[in-house]
Amino acid sequence: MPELPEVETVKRGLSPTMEGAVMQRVELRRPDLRFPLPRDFVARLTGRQIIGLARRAKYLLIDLDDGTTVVAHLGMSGSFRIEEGERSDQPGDFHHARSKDEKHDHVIFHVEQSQGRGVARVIYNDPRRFGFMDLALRNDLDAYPAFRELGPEPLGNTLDAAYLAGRFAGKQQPLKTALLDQKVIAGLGNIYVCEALWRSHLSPKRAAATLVTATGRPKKELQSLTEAIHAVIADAIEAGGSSLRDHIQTDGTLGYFQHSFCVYDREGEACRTPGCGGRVERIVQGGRSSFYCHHCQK
DNA sequence: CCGACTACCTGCCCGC
DNA sequence: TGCGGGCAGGTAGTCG
Repeated sequence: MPELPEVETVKRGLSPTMEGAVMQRVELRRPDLRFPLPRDFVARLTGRQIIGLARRAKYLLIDLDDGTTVVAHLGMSGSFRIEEGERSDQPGDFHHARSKDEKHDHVIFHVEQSQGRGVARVIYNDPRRFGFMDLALRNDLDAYPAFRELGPEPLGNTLDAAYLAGRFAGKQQPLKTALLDQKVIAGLGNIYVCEALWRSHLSPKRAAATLVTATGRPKKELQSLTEAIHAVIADAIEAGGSSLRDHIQTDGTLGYFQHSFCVYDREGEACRTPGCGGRVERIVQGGRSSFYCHHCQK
């Protein structure tokens, strides 16, 4: 479930275990995820202390004490879970096939936690293997290829209506694809784009340029969209925080957030805009589903 | 430059 | 009960 709010939730969930911990052993259960891991991945992590965790867009960053940062992306199905204490293999379990979940445990960080809290395993699980991990230099992160062209964070102070007006001016691209473009805003995904458009009563099919005046200034609708983006992300992070324990300890593919979507995956249901009376439709844009209400989103 | 389309991979759900 | 098709939160590449 990894869009920005989910990655932020993962970061917060992992921080207590990982911050200050030492990587005692790194287990690669396969040499690649979506891409091959760096050949020296294990060697460069082993023995390092973790200074802290951070996030950029949908990327989780693990900062190490030698100036290296592990850059991790969860793809579509990636999740982390924590197992505390010594491994306790069940007696008689030796010949058991691994559970189907364990089958997709691809990377395991064995850490010694700070302040004598003992050992833990931080386990990266990713059935579809669209995620990846890489190494970068922390003081040069902006130069990291995936970050070079990333747009601003939705919650940062550089995302405002004037900025979006600049990006949207002259663009015939539909709002849906424009907002999914990580170069425009970093961290929005399919769910929250649908939700933000619904909140601001804008159709996903609307051409981006139509939210900009002839003089290049944001129309009111763009102001409202900007506020909706901010609010939907902030709300989701807040909701994630409250379900954090479950999210980290289960595989996280289902969960809390589902209950808070207003249009995403609600094809055929009544629109939740008060007094609207429309129905949620599903269309395909850029090969991906858009959910919206034809009646109140213009 | 743009948009359209494909690829990557596994699991799940639905209809037959 | 099994099988085929479609679908899934992501990014990156190619092609016209």
